Amino acid sequence: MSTPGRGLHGRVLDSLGPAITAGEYPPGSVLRTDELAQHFAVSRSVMREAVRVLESMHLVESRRRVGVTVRPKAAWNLYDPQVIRWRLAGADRPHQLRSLTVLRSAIEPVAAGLAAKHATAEQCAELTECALGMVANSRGHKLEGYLVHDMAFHRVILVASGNEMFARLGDVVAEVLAGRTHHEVMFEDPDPAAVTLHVQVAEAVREGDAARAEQLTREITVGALQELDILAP
Amino acid sequence: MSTPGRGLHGRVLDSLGPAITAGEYPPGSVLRTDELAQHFAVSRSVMREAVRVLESMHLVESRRRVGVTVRPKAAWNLYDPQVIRWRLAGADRPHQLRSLTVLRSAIEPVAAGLAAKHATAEQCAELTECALGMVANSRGHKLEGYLVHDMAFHRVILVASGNEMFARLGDVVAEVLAGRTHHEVMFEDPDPAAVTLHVQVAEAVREGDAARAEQLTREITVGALQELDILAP
DNA sequence: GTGACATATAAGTCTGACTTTTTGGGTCTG
DNA sequence: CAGACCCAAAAAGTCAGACTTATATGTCAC
Repeated sequence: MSTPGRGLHGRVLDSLGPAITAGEYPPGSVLRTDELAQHFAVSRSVMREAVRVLESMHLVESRRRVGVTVRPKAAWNLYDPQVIRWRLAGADRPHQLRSLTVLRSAIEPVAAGLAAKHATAEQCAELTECALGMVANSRGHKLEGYLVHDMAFHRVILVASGNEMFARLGDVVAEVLAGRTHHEVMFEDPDPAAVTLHVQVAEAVREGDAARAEQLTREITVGALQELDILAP
Repeated sequence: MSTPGRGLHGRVLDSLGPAITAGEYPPGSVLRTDELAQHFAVSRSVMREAVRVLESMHLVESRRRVGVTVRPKAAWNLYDPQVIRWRLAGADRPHQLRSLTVLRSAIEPVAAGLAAKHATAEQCAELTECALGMVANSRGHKLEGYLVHDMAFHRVILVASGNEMFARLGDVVAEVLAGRTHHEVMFEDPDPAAVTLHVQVAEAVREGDAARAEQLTREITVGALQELDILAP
């Protein structure tokens, strides 16, 4: 997927990051740079670079005379794509997927409303193309093809919103959608109602109908919440 | 505010980070580790650690035989609190503040709705206390006191939502609120209507009325958008 | 008990030598 | 002239070792 093993320090991170985010080292645990370097069979300089990165993600804190202490989850940079990936690969994947789906349900409707106002002709075309791709793959065990167009659809919406913060969530949404298809309960074929909603959102955006685009997208996200039994009855 | 100068590499970052996020080095610019180390009068190891951190924020990419190239803004980790702070300190502060306010307008109403369902008795008490604090500081040039309670109020809402992703936006919202008070147009005293809305949100959350909490918070964020002339007329 | 002081510890820093990857160019060949 | 191929330079990457600095903690006098 991303960039595995871009140097020695990267491989150390691929090992330490998931371990920490999985709670293998409980908050307050103290690690020593030297010991870690030995354990991973790398030099201290490499180990230090890895620790610096973990520190920039607020996963750990390095203090003199103390060592490298693991910080509580409340301090972690949960929006760091790397951290998201590590956590999605770990044990609390379901919990993580729920949090992100709720986040989606807040963001995407607003983004769709903005997209209806700001989308370029080109983006509208892309959107329609994605929706058609979803329709074409909505029947007959074509989950992978469906997923590709679904991810592209939502990414275009987020980018077309014109808000840089929304646009940056494209990767997160893609992860959630992929996670749902690959690891969670996903019925043989997608819900036809959901497919229709996507087509209608593309329409609404094309016509510049912000309120309708927002409302329709809200229905999509409500469906996503229901799939995970998040909505209270 | 945060942690200034936690070591040499930190001071290098405090200098390089703002420069890059300000666009001082346009995307594609190539930096050399050795030259940078000389320029900042630090050793290569320190410089390398700084570069690693910038790399983890996707601000730059380090490749052999090429150097450290600045990545386009679309790749940046815009949710990294450090990046947010750097950008808020730079030239495009107004633009940044707008993006974040739109983000707030999407998140906070949903968070308030969830808070109405999940808030503990203690959190309800905190919320009421914050609202009262806002009322007490709403008249007579007590902007600083008002700001403190305003920041606390929104932080409690985000945490009480029970969603970890929302909770992590507490710092961002605080930055936005502080920015509005300190650098942007802020009238002598806060809008009385906004103060009332906060009190009502606290009420709604206490009573577990999710729909009302969400709607009232939406009105608050609409006000914030209007202050920045974001809403189309 | 309290405060000043000594000490051990682990991170922080610097330096210099060496390795590895990559790219751009130059050369050879068809 | 085009394409394949090889070489050398360049820059990041890695390592080892010596030294510096901050600081938690224990000790001792008062």
